[in-house]
Amino acid sequence: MSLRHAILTLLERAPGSGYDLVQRFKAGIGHFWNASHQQVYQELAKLHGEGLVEFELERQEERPDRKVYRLTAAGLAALKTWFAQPVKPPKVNDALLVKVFGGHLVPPAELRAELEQHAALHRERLAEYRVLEQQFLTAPAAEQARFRLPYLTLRRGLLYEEDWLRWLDEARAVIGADADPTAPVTDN
Amino acid sequence: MSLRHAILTLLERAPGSGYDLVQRFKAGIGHFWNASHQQVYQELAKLHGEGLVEFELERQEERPDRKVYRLTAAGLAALKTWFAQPVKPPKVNDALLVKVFGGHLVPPAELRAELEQHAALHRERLAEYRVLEQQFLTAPAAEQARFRLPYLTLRRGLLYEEDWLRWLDEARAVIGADADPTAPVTDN
DNA sequence: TTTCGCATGTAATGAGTTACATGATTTT
DNA sequence: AAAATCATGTAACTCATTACATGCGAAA
Repeated sequence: MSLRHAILTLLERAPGSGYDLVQRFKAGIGHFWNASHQQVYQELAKLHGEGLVEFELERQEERPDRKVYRLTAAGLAALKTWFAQPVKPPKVNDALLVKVFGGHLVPPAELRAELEQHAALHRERLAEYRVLEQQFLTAPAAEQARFRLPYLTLRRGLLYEEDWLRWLDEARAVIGADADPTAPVTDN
Repeated sequence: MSLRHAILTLLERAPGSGYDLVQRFKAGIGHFWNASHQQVYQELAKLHGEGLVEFELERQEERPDRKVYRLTAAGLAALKTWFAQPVKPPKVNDALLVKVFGGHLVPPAELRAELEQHAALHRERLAEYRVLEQQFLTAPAAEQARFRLPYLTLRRGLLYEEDWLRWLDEARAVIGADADPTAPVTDN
């Protein structure tokens, strides 16, 4: 029941089309909320049906028209109601850790390789977040004030990626230390 | 498509009933995989239908009977096949960060209070994990060898909780520094 | 006497993924 | 010539949550 509130929150900050929202989910707040275009378009249709958002059709030549959504008064009220309710920490389901847990079923070299791939991904994301952080830190004070809270969520993303990399170092040390790396390990 | 593999992984380590598995999800590996009893019982039924697990009925007097599941050869094969495929990092959807992002719509005192509640929860979990860690670190070497990989996943849980607490400190500093804490902030 | 633990399930609903669908413009 | 970007959607399916359902024994 929170995708709708994530959408309302984004629209409160600035109106936008479904496509815009998907971009913001991907680039802007992807470290704490993700939604596919299929989800977004369907949720927008529902929200419109419930009168929580409205849109203006922006006609474009040589490109498909855009429906630019914004909050209605009812939408803002619904959002504030949700903001007043406590939320639960998200449920974590991480397949990589399942693999590590049962890692004796995989040749160590394979496991190491997969951990290395994840490390590369986390390093990549960390680099992106650092660019965004620099943009914030070098912005004029007025801008910084406006982005104080979004910046906090970026900090969460930064710490998260750094933390994963720390753990991946530990994991490499443990799994790398595994016996003879050329020997087969499972009787597969 | 991974709940089944999480279940197979747990059963590979040790046979158990649906109830047992739920306990293990709650206590043992809850920091990286979660499943409710409804999910577990249904998935076990499916896995049984596909011949990946089998069970023995354990009759009990004065208590409901237990179906003790274990992997079949086909189940182990399916698990190994899955282990050979790369996995994606989990999608994160964290409502708390949506709230922080749009935090200007909440009175700062309320936001601070909610962050404090989450901090308490993370401190609690961290304390639990530290107890488990001590159990591991003081166990005989043979035990440590057996739990080398599960311990690594516990380390992930520990770092995760510590990392959240670090961020919550940052957040408290930013949101606590907010103007006059007695003044209303939204025109709700 | 009410709640907790043991032990199993079904049904309805909501959330999320994968696949299908269209069509022009710009970049590689 | 193929792939990516812009822009919107529908349909089928799987995954997850909430609610409903039962029943005994032990502890608070």
